[in-house]
Formats: sequence, C-alpha cells, structure tokens
Amino acid sequence: MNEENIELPKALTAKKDEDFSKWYNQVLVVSDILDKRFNVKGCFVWRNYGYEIMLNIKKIWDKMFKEQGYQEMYFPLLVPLEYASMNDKWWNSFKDQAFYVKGLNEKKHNYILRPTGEPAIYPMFSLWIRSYRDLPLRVYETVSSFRYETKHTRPLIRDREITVWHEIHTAHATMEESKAEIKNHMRMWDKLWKDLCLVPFKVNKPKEECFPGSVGAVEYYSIMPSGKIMENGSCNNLGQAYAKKFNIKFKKPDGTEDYAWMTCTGNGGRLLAAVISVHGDDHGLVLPPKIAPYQVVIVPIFNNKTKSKVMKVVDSLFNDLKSKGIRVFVDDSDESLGSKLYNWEIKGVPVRLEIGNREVEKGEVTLFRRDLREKTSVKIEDLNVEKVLKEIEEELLSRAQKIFKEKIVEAKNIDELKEVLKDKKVAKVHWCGSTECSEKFKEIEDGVELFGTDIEEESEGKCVICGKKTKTIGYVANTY
RNA sequence: GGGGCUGUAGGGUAGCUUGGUUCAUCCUUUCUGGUUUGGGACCAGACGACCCCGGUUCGAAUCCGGGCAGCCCCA
Repeated sequence: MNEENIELPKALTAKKDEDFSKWYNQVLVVSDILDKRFNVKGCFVWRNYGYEIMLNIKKIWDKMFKEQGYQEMYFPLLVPLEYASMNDKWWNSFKDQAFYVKGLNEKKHNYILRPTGEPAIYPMFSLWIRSYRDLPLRVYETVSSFRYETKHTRPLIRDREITVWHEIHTAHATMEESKAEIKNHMRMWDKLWKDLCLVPFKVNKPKEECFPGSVGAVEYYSIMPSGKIMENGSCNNLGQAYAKKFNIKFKKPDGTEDYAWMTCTGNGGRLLAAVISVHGDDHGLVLPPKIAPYQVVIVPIFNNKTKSKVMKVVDSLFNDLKSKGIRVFVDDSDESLGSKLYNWEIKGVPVRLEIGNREVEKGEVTLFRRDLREKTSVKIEDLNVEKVLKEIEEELLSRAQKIFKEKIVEAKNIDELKEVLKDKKVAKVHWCGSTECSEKFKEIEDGVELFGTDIEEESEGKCVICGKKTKTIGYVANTY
C-alpha cells in the first residue's frame, strides 16, 4: 500500500504554509465546522461544532452589547424596494449585488434580501425618533445579509449569505456624541479581538472606499497567512447623510429641528475565518479558550481490569472542572485511543488530559497543550486548568502579535513596494492622499489596493507614487 | 474584470486521449459479528457512485452544447 498517495478522509493533508487555500478548505471540513455541499453558490451549512464556536463568539458580543445598553431588535430580511432606493448613493452601490424577490403572483420584484441593515432599519428610525428625548437610539441585531457575489466565493470569507452577522445602528443628537459612540465601538472590538487572541489592523478607510454617503470609517483588518488582508468590521461615521435620506429628524429643546447624527458597525463569520487562519496549524484548529466548545477533553485510557479504577479518578476530575465553570468533556467512546487523540487535536481543543492506569498509580494526569503540542505530567493536586487556559491565551496572542509585526514592512518606492507584496506582506508607505495615486496602487496588481491610512502615526515623507511631500502613512496589500 | 481547470459511493481516486467484456478500479468511511484499546487497531462479511438538461451515435462516465456547483491563476 502506497500511503503517500492516499488521502485519508479525516486527515489534514495540506500544509498551511505551502498551500493556504487548500489547507483552509480542508480544515473547515475535517474539523466539522461546516459543510459546503449545499448547491447554492456562496452558501454553506454550519455544522454543530463550527456553529457552537461561532455562537460562543456571538455570546461575547451579546454580553458586551447588553452591558453597554444596546437594545437587541430584529428587522425583516425582506426589504421593499422603495426603502432600498431612499438613499440613492447607497442603492447605486448595492443594486447590482442584491437578490431580487417576488411572490409567485406578483408581476414585479418588489423586494430585495437585505445586503446591509440600513434600508430595513432607518425607515423605522424615522418613525421612532421625534424628539431629542428619543435619542440616543442604540440598537443591534444578529441576522444574515445577502449579496449576489459574482466573484469567487469562499466559506466565511466571501459568501452570498453572510450568516451570524451582527450590526449596531445608532442615532444621536450631536456630532460629538456620535464620535464618542464610534470610540465605544472600537473599545468593544478591541476587547472582542483580544478574547479571540487576535490583533486587529486598524486603519482610516480612504474616503472613496467608505460606506456610500458616510463621513468616514475606521476599518478593522485581519492579516491572513496568505499575505492578503481581510476587512473585518468597520466603524462607520454616517454623519447626517443617512438621516437626511431617510428623514430621521428630531425636535431640539429649543424647538428647532435637526437631523440625527448616526453611526453603524458590524461583523460576522469573518471573525471565525481569522481565528482559524491565524491560530490553526498543520494539525488542525487551535481554538482560543474563550470560544472553544470544549476547553478541556479528558481521555480515559483503560482495559477491563483498570476501567473502574481509572473512571473513578476521571469522574471526580470531571466534576471538579465542571464545578469551576470549565467546559469539559469526557471521551470514553469505543474508538481507538489514537483516533480520539487525532480527533480532538484536529478540533483544536486547548487542553487534553489523559488519564490511564499509569497516571492513577502516580496520582498524576498527562496534560497536552494544543498550542504547543506538548505533553507534561502534572500531579492531580497541582492541576490548575484555569491557569493553563490563561497561558494558552497569552501564547496565542503573543504569536498573533509576532505575525502582525512581521507582516508589515516599510517600502520607500514602487520597487520596494512590489518586493513586499511578492513576499506576501503588507507595505507601509507614504501617500499624498490623492485619488489619482490611490488608483495607481490598484494598477500594480489586481487585488492590490491602498486600503487605509494609519489612525495615529504621521511622519515626513514623499508619496511613493507621485513623490509629493506628505505626512500621511498608508498601507498597501492584496485584499480578499 | 479577464483567463484556466474540475465534477465518478459519505470522503479521496482509477477509467475519459482512441465511445463497446469494467452493468465502473482502489483506498477510506459507514453497517454486522468477533477480537482489541498508552498516538489514526485487526479479521471476516455487507451497503454505497458516473452533477443536471439536451445533442451526436446502433451504443456515452468517455465526444459536443448549455446549466449548476467547486477550485486555481493573473501586470
């Protein structure tokens, strides 16, 4: 039997560094995250394990949003065309990628499936907001968004149905309030990203790339191992533009009327795509403890003679961990030991505890850390799983920080810029800020763009395209 | 946006060039029974497939057209 030529169904054969795309596609399947054999382009089925991870991420944002006083609501997916066309700028950029819907007896397509929340939510804001006393209005919902993507779709990265997508929409009486609101969004995202052991790449979005009609946006990006960057949540300052289009007005204390100042932000499955891509390795998923369906899996090892003795220790350990609020599972199934170990490794369980006769006799457990792929023996009385989980988080975060730093490289001219891109990295350049020059970046290679400018740093330099003096620092990379 | 490739059991594949003894090869999964259990167990047996629509032909997994789906590449 020639083993090299056989692709085992449950095995991960692709190497992350050699063929990221293939690796990514395999991981999604072998670790039971999703099944893409659903015959609609850009749609997939969440499998229980993957969905549980996603819902654990959702739990983090639900908790955060509620603590911060956002009201959870739900708006219909079907949006009447008349709502959709209220903001012409928005509509122009989405009408070519909308799904049009009609009932069997209707002559026209009177509805679209929502590509974003604005046309569903803002007509209602217009009804609800009459007075400054109704402000601020801060709502969120978790829904699907639909986009008729004509390009290559990729599960969790570019889908036609964007699932488990949340979005916050707010309306305020003053610009200052709306700016503070955006700061709050960013604080929440920073915390969420930290819980996922990820490092966001935050940039100011170039004006022309911003949400149609908005004032500006801070975009969160993930740097993927392929060197491409992926939009991963933007904080949009909508100013009064949307309020004007949707007629969202309020009476001020002095009796005059004004339009509301609005913001929105949102994200979804791309957070999981980043988790998988950044932390995963050639042995499968590596899950941050906060979102792992099981933080600990106990694998008992026994034969008929030692079973009761081993299981006694396993049971008491299980109850102990459970009482501490740790998500723990005992795998006492009939599968062979090796197959269990591979399975939990591919699923990225942070900590595995092996307990057999050997351990029981010595009063120990064998502890396996998924991030390091190392086994150590620990006395049961010294076992501190919470501490280990914390260490795993720190390790994952510091790795992500390291990757982040390595991936950003300064380029002083076009040739250097091309080298950086070739090296699958992100180029840090000076940019004069003009649209003409930003268009030139796109000509370097398809998919390449200047995706943002530094939100803090400024320095003297010359635009790498036109040579004009500038202080603005921009970032150029391949994008998903 | 442009170009290319692919579609055969649950998964991975052989066969396609040159249409016909292959009512489709092999591995794996699944199921049944038994033996096992410290890193993907073993033995025996069983189930399971030519993406859809149309065309060419005596005959199509194989050739042609369209659809659907997936994948890759590109200053």
